Amino acid sequence: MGDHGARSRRRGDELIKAIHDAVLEEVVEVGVGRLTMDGIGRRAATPRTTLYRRWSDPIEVLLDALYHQHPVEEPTPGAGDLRGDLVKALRLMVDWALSPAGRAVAAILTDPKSAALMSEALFERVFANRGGTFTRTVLQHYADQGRFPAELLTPVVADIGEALVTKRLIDTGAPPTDEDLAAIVDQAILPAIGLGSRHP
Amino acid sequence: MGDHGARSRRRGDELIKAIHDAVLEEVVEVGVGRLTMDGIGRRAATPRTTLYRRWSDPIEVLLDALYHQHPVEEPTPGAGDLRGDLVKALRLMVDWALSPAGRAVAAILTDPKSAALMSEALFERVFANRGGTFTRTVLQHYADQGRFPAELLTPVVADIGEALVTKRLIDTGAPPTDEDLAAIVDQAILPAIGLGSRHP
DNA sequence: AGAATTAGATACAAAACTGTAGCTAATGCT
DNA sequence: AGCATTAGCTACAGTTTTGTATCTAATTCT
Repeated sequence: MGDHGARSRRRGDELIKAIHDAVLEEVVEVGVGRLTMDGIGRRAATPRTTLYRRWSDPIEVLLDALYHQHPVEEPTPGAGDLRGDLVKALRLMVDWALSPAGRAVAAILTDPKSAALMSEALFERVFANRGGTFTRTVLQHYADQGRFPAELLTPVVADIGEALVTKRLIDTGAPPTDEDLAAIVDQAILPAIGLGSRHP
Repeated sequence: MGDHGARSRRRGDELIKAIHDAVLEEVVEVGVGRLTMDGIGRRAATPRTTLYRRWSDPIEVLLDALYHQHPVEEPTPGAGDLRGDLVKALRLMVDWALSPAGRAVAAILTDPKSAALMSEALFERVFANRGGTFTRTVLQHYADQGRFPAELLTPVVADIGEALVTKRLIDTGAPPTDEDLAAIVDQAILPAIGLGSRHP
């Protein structure tokens, strides 16, 4: 027989996974506004017609891909090392932000069309779990243990670490080193919860 | 005569200003990736051909518009009211971020194509002066006056306010109230420079 | 083995955008 | 008043993207 295809034909979840991966790569490369069914299809090595069977436009594909991303690893506070745990939490956040999914989320947030289409459900999934939970988890743990006054753990304080990491990523583009993250912890987070720069 | 035009014909700076305004409105509405010469021209009520006489593609128009924006108002530290001056500085920042120019900058930063074309000069102009200077100016002023130890005014500390405002704008989309800004000052900035939540 | 799904390959007409060209006429300058 | 500049208008061919339709054939299910 012809054997012109060589690779076996993908179906169902396998194919969908390939398309999801493709759209995330594509958006990082060309931006949300220049996403096309054609471009996604080309990258996933599938014809456009296959895409139209499931989604009605490129942004739907993108939002669907994000919705089905694996959840990010949660920070797990360790053996009493508040400072170290905070640095680790921020490191997790950096890893996510630099992943295709993280970059795609950044692109979506500043794109009028996709931002408008972003469902409540996706926003929850992407945000409540990623945007601001990394250090909050750790801080809550140690506040519960009485390491610092729980009333100091306000929404503002819970956001300090993520906010500074985000700003640094925007400003420099380069991934922060562990020293950078430690500086954020020592100079901004710990003072806000009443622990001086010397870590106990 | 025909009088079919009614409005007098625009030339030079007047026309360019109209085009700059148009591209900023357009990018807020459709996003960077969907900018077109056609769309900009339509909004500025000028034919595409006029645009091509000066710029080679929509992103050039956008970058040029940003380059010619009026600089943002600088915070001017007042009569010893550190806390109040910080709130005012953040208010200035919010105003800028919500302006067409501010939104356009956000859009550009997450767009691969335009980010690549952003010149050193424009980056300086847009960033060094806007991205992170609002609270730094105020803090520097009071550090010089000895109101707090100057060595606490690190790059991280100078970014806290802007970072938290940015995150809030991203998360909620809504403009922060003065109370929100005060919370940022009291709970994050002041502790970082060694001044407890009670303002002196 | 046979039936039902569903991916892959074309093809195609409609729309949008591009870049260029050529003409007309309003504006500013001397 | 006359000249140079430049905005506004129209046209057009080429490209990209869009949706849809149609057919073939690989895979899965019973």
